[in-house]
Amino acid sequence: MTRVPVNRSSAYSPPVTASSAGAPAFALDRSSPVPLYYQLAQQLEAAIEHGELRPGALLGNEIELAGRLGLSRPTVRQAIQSLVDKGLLVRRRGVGTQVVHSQVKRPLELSSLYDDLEAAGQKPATRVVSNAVEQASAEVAAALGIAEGSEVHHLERLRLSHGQPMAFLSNYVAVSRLDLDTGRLESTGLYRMMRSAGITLHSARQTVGARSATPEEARLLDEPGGAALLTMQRTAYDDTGRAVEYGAHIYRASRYAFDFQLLVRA
Amino acid sequence: MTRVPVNRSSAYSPPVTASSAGAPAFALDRSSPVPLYYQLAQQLEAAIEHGELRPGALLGNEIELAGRLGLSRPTVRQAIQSLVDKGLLVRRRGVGTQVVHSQVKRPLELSSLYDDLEAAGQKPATRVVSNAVEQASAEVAAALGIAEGSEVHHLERLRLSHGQPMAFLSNYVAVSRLDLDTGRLESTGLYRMMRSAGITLHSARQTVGARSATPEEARLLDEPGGAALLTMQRTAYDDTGRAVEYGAHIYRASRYAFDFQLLVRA
DNA sequence: TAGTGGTCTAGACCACGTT
DNA sequence: ACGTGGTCTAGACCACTAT
Repeated sequence: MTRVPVNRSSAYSPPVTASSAGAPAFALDRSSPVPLYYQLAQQLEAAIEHGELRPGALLGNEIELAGRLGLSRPTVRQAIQSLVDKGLLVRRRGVGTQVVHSQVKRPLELSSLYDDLEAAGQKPATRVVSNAVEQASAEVAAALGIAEGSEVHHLERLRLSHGQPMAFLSNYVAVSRLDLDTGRLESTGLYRMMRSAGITLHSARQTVGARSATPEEARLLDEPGGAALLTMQRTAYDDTGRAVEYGAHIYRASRYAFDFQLLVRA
Repeated sequence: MTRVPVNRSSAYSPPVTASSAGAPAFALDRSSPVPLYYQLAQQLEAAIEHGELRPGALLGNEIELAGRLGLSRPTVRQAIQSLVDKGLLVRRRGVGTQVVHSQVKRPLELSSLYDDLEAAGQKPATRVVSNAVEQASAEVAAALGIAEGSEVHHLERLRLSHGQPMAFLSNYVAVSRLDLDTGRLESTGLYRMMRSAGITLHSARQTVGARSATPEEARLLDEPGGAALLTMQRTAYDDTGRAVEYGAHIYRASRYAFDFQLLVRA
């Protein structure tokens, strides 16, 4: 699931408000470009978030809900399904659809993907150590699916938090995919530059490991010699499946951990 | 997306085979209990897997596909959507639906969730170190959402691979949720016991970090003193959002890494 | 302008869980 | 037996992209 809004444009009746038996009211605007199923999903999510729909609460069956809202059942189902996919609702045959029993809340934060890319500019919390065009090493070329020796941007940054170093980030982007002007990079951020170049991130593959710090790394991150470091290699792909960015990062394990959520499939 | 099959049961026409212009053929069986959209999704996935549908290949528009297969468009869309969600296909308005440009392949493997639980029995690769009922510590109680001091099963296992220790796994399950008989546990596995107790895993929250090994841990895992270890804490939830299992594990960083895929939402 | 996916409707029958 | 979600149909109109 998870698609974007954008569409619709009619001019029928004014906003419809529906309510029943203490259940929250939903206001759907058919003149809005936001899809009806998306409007409903957002309002359901807000109701859950604000505690109007408590964990375990039943939503009422889909047919009745559809009738109350003046929507068709498939549209209501689409809204519900998107929240089921987010882990906020559960469907049970013969029982109904209910709000998940608290817990789990905040879905995965994409760990540090956006974070790393968004901050590629000169944010106070990030110091750009170097930004140059190099020839791709075998490792980088393989990760980006390009020929060894191709030109790539190599961006090295030190991530700070509260004045303390947190991580050392090393990113690679093929020049052929995006020409990174240093000036714009520092003011705009890598992620925004990708977007405006028509590249939409779609997925990323990450490997998280650990190892002991080399003396140089220990010095850079202000850790004692041989301290445990978290390592992360990530390749990000656009929506056609082509590699966009590769990063090989190290984090101070004493101050950093990856936190994420898995949804069980099927 | 991602639901389970199971349903349907009619007895109309025999299997339908459709094909056109070199595109792969799909055989749909309306008498099968497997949903039509699911049959189609599986066959599309197989065609991609086997290279019959190459990266970048267009699927043909949905209306025509539906007509060719004798399905309605929503059904075809449902099949396609499930593969889009898996990251195998991309839709573009005005263009069509195409196979993702290679890469990315194997979606997330749920890292070691199933792996850890499945192997909870006496698999040759796993040695049960201890299995006892204890009173929940504050950490465990908080993770499982139960009262401190409640009875929990505590299972400790050493994970081996090729005769070498790989990880030390420490799991907790509330007695009130599942009464673990040691004998059955070793022969059946934790995951299967949960399933037969009506518990279906739904999601899990994980934190991955690193630290240096204590002398005892180093000895246990056959690592040099102070070696870097990967740590992982995981809480697994059932489909009502209640915590089912909590684990605090350590892995030899020299031999183990977490590999997973992120899908960008929206 | 033509073609494609995105959204929506108003029904239908079936399978599963609860009662 | 009944109620709920699961699946499916046969259309419709709209929005975006490319030519």
